[in-house]
Amino acid sequence: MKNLPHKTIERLSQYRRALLICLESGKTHIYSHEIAKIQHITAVQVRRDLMLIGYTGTLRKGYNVKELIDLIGEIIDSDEGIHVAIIGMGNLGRALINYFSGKRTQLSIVAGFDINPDKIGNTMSGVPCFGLDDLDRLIQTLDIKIGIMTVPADFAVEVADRLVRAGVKGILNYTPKPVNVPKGVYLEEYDMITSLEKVAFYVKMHNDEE
Amino acid sequence: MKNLPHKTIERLSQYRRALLICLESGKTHIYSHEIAKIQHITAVQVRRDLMLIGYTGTLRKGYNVKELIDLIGEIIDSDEGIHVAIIGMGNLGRALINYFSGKRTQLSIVAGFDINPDKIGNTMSGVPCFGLDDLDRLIQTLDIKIGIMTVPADFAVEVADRLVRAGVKGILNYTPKPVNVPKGVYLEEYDMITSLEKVAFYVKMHNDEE
DNA sequence: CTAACAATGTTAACTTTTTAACAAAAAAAC
DNA sequence: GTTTTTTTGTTAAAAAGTTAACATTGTTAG
Ligand SMILES: NC(=O)c1ccc[n+]([C@@H]2O[C@H](COP(=O)([O-])OP(=O)(O)OC[C@H]3O[C@@H](n4cnc5c(N)ncnc54)[C@H](O)[C@@H]3O)[C@@H](O)[C@H]2O)c1
Ligand SMILES: NC(=O)c1ccc[n+]([C@@H]2O[C@H](COP(=O)([O-])OP(=O)(O)OC[C@H]3O[C@@H](n4cnc5c(N)ncnc54)[C@H](O)[C@@H]3O)[C@@H](O)[C@H]2O)c1
Repeated sequence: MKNLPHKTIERLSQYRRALLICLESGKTHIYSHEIAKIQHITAVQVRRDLMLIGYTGTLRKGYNVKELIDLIGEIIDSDEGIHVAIIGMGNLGRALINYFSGKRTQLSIVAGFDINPDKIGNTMSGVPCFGLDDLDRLIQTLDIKIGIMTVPADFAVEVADRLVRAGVKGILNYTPKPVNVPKGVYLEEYDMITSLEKVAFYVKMHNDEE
Repeated sequence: MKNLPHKTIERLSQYRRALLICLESGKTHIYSHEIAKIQHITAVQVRRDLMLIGYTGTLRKGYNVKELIDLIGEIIDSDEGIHVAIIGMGNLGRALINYFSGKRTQLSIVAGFDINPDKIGNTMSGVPCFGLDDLDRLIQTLDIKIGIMTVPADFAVEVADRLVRAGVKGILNYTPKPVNVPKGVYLEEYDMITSLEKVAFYVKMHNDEE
C-alpha cells in the first residue's frame, strides 16, 4: 500500500469522516455515488480510490460501512497510536485542541507548549501546557512524532527548527510563515488567507462573467 | 486572465504573502529561485506561474517585488473590496477574525453571526456580532459576498442553505460536515483532521521504511 | 572584446490525477 | 426463465499539473 496518490490519502480521510457519520445513523451499506455526493466528487473516483486500497464492495448493495471504516483505518492509521504536540496555546491552538480531543484514538494530543508563564502548568481540554524549555525533553520522553505549530509567525522558523532537532517526524504549520524541514520530516502548511483569497477570486470571476 | 489553473491561484496568493514580507524587509528585487525556496517548490514553477499572468522580470535582476505584488493584486483581488461574514463566533470564529482583521484591505470581515444571546451585540476585534435572525437582511444590506462557516457541525447544512438563499456567492466551510451549494456559488472546505491524518500517514510510511 | 555566467521565458516531455467507457454480475421486473 | 436494470471493478483516454530542456540575453570576468 505504498504508492497511494497523495490526493487519495486525503480523500480516504474524508471518506472515513463521512462513513463514521453514516455508521452513527445506523446505515450499514453505502453506494459509491452516495459517498461521491457527500464529498462533491464523482462516483468513479470513489470506486477508483477503493480499488487502489483493494476494497471490494458487494454488487448492487454497495460497500459495508463498518468494514470500509476499518480498512481505511488499517491503511492510514499507525498500529500504535501517534503522539502529537501543539506549540502555541493561543486562540488557534486552543481551538484545535478543543476540536481534536477525543476525535481519533490513534492520534492523541499529549502536550501543549507556550512561553507565556500564565499558561504553563494549566490544562486545557485535558492537554497539559508546558514551557518551551521542556520541549526537547518531552518530545523524546513522550515519544511525540508530530508537532502542530500555532505560534506567532515570527517564531515559526525557530520553533520548527527546534521541533526537528528534538526528533519530530511531521509538522503541521498553521503559521503564515513557511518553514524548512530536512528530508525525512513531512511538512504540511496551511494558510486560511490563501483559502479565503481563492474563494474571493472565483467569486470575482463569476461576477465578471455576468 | 480567465483560465489560470486552480493551483496557480493558490500559489499566487502565497507568493504575495511572501513578497509582502520581503517588501517590509526592504528587498526590492527577488529571483524565481528565492521565491521557490520559500514556497518549497521549483524555480521553474514560479517562472511558469508568472508567465501565465504575463509578468516579466528583469534578466539577472529578478522580479520587482513591488510591481509583482501589485500585479498579483490586480489578478486575484476585486476592484471594489469584498465583504465577508463569519457565522459562529466560537473558538475558531474568533481566532479567524483575530487573524484576518487588517490583513487584506480588499477582503474585510464586516459581520459575525451567532445564536448565543451573550455574544450578540458585542464587538470582537472590531467585528460586530449579530443574531442569526438578522442574517438574510444584513447579507443584503451590507453586500456580503462570502460566508465563513465556523458553527457546530450539526448546523452546517442549515447555515449553508441560509447563506445561499441570502445571496452569498462563496462559502468557506471549516465545519467537518460537507455541505452542498448550487452552481454559481463557490465552495471551499477544509478539515484540519484531514491534514493531520495526512501528516500522520506519511510519518508512518517513513517509519515503516526503516 | 570575447568568453563564461546567471538569470529569464517558453516549448516540449513527463507525471499525476480525473474522467470516460465498458464488461461483469447480482437483483429486479416482467 | 429471460430481459432489464443497477451497481461494481478495471482499463483506457483525457485533462491538469509539474519538470526538464534549452534558447535568449544582459552582466561580469578575464
Ligand atoms: N487565529 C487564526 O485563525 C489563525 C489562522 C491561521 C493562522 N494563524 C496563525 O497561527 C498563529 C497563532 O494564532 P493565534 O490567533 O492563536 O495567536 P495567539 O497570539 O492567540 O497565540 C499565540 C500563542 O503562542 C504563544 N507563543 C509565543 N511565542 C511562542 C514561542 N516561541 N513558543 C511557544 N509559544 C509561543 C503565545 O504565548 C500565545 O499563547 C499565528 O501565527 C497566526 O498567524 C492564526
Ligand atoms: N476548533 C477548531 O480548531 C476547529 C477546527 C476545525 C473545525 N472546527 C469546526 O468549526 C466549528 C466551530 O468550532 P469551535 O471550536 O469554534 O466551536 P465553538 O463551540 O467554540 O463555537 C461554535 C459557535 O457557534 C455558535 N452557534 C451554534 N449554533 C449556531 C447557529 N445555528 N448559527 C450561528 N452560530 C451558532 C455557538 O454559539 C458558538 O459560539 C465546529 O464545527 C468545529 O468542528 C473547529
